[in-house]
Amino acid sequence: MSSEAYEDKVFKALAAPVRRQIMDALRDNPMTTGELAERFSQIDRTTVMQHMRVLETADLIISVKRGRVRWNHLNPMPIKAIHERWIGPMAAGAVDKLSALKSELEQTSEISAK
Amino acid sequence: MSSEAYEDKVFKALAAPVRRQIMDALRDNPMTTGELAERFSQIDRTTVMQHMRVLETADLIISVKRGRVRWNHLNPMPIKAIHERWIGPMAAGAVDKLSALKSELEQTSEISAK
DNA sequence: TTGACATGTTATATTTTTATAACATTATGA
DNA sequence: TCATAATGTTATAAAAATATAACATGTCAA
Repeated sequence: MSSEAYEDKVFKALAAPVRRQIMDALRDNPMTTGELAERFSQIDRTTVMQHMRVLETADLIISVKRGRVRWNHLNPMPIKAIHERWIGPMAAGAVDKLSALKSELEQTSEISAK
Repeated sequence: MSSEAYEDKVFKALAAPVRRQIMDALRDNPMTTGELAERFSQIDRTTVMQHMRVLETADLIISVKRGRVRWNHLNPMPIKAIHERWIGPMAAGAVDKLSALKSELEQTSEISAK
C-alpha cells in the first residue's frame, strides 16, 4: 500500500466522532471489545465492532486475543506520523498566516466565507 | 454549532485526499477557483467546487470575490485548533507508549492486528 | 460436558458522500 | 453592447460509509 493510501486510511478513520471517542477511551488503558461496546451502548454492538475494524485497518488499534476476550490497545504511531508530516507543518505559523490573510482581506470589501 | 460538531467538520473535511491536496496547493499562495479546477483537471470542475464548499464550510478556506474571479485563501486556524486539542496530545509520548505496548504484547503469543 | 458468555461473521437497509451534467448568472474587454 | 470567460446552482446518478439484525464460533466455568 502506498504511503498516501495508508495516510488516507488514518485520516478517514479519524473522520467519525465515535471513532475518535473510542481512541479517547483507549488512550490510557486497553479495553476489551465488550467493555467498549458497553461504553458506547447507545449504538449497536456490531456497529461498534465495525468502527473498531476501521481503526484496526488504519493500524490505530492493535488487538490481542486472550482466552475469549480481546484486548484492544491504542497505537498512537500513525497519528504521530500524520502529525509530523501534514498537520504540524500546516498548523505551523498559523497565527502569522492568519494576520497576513486579514490584511489581505481588508483590501476588499466583500468576504464570502462565513 | 457545538465545538464538537465544528471539530468534526474539520476532521471530515480532511478525510478526502483531493481536499488535502487543495489545502497543499493553497498553502503558499491563494488561487482562483478556475486555477484550482485546472490543477485538478482529472476531476470535473463542479466536483472540485463541491470539495471547496466542504472546505469552506469547515472554515478551512476563506474566499473573496474580486470582479469575476474568486480568490481562495487557506485558513490554517481550524487545523491549529485540532492540532492542539486532539492530535498533538494523542501523538505525545507515542514512542514511549509504543514500547510499553510492545512489552505488553510480548506476554501473549497471538497478535491479531495486521 | 455443556450452557452461556464474549466475540465474530454475513447480509442488508439506510444515509451520506462523491461525481457529473445541464443550465444560470455576472463581469470584462474587444 | 455583447460574446465569452469565470463562476455558481440544481438535479441526479453512483459509490461509500454507517447502522442493525440474524446467525455462527470458540472458550470458560460450574
